[in-house]
Amino acid sequence: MPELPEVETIVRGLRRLLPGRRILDVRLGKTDFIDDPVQLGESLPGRRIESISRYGKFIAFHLACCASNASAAVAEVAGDAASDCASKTSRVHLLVHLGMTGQLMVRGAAESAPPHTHVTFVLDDGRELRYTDVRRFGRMLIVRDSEIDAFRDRLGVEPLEITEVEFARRIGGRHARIKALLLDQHVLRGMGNIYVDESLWRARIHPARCGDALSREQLGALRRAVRHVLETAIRLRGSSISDYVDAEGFPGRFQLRHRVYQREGKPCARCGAKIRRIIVAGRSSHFCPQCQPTPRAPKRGRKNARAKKQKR
DNA sequence: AGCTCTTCCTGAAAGC
DNA sequence: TGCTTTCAGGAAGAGC
Repeated sequence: MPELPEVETIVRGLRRLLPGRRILDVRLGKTDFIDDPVQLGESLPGRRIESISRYGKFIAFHLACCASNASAAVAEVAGDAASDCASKTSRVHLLVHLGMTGQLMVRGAAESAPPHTHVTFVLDDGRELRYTDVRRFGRMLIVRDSEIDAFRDRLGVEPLEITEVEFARRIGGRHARIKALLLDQHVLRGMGNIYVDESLWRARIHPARCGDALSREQLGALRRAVRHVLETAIRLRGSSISDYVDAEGFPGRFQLRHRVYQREGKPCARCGAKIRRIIVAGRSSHFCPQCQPTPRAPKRGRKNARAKKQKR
């Protein structure tokens, strides 16, 4: 399941392979994960890939306009704003979210495409950029140049860039479980189940703790843990659990460093206690019952257990 | 505001 | 052996 480190690894791979290439054609298979398949098919051919970036778990392909100056001028005089994308007189951005099982790979056109290949971008150098997604939990959409900043800003803050003050405000100021907050892409963008569990273990915080119940020290430790876990995972090119491979088809190695994720019943690397798995915020959550103590007020008896939580 | 449940989808694994 | 059921999970939406 691609999260921030996997997506970052894929983006770095794609950056070596794609900028400067022109998209000649788009071939579509199943399209129920594409916001507007017709627009996707019509507005991309002819465009050149300028650059590639990452917004949380989204991969953003920045595509140049492809009209000549003359025809661009004609289109502008015609005031054809509605078909702005299709007329190709301005940049657009192709955004790809890999969901659970999405893969983007650059392959020679002669190589046969794997099953569940739903979008093929034919490139001008005899290769193809292929999107494969078994479960189709991914998403693909075109965003106009005038709307890309707003799209990005609707997402949360990059966890590798967030300041201590901003982290305390976004996490410490919320009365929701820390697990839910870290998974919420409008709070921080890019964290998923693996890296949330690993970060909480490292910071010794139970996943069911509330954001506003954390001390300043704990918030600081959590921010550092998130950074450390993500940076280490990027260095090891992500975690390969089931079918993740990067843009060149290679698996990552961070799964070898997992301390809690999918290690239920195995000993904690710090204290030896057995790792447990519970459901928090609807997600399976792995933690060490000894290093990450259960929050004080259990869900059951919330009658008069609230008065205490003001202190910190 | 935040929680839980449901939906989408498929293949792997468990259960019978 | 072979069929059926369960489960996993990112994100959005409904309902409480």
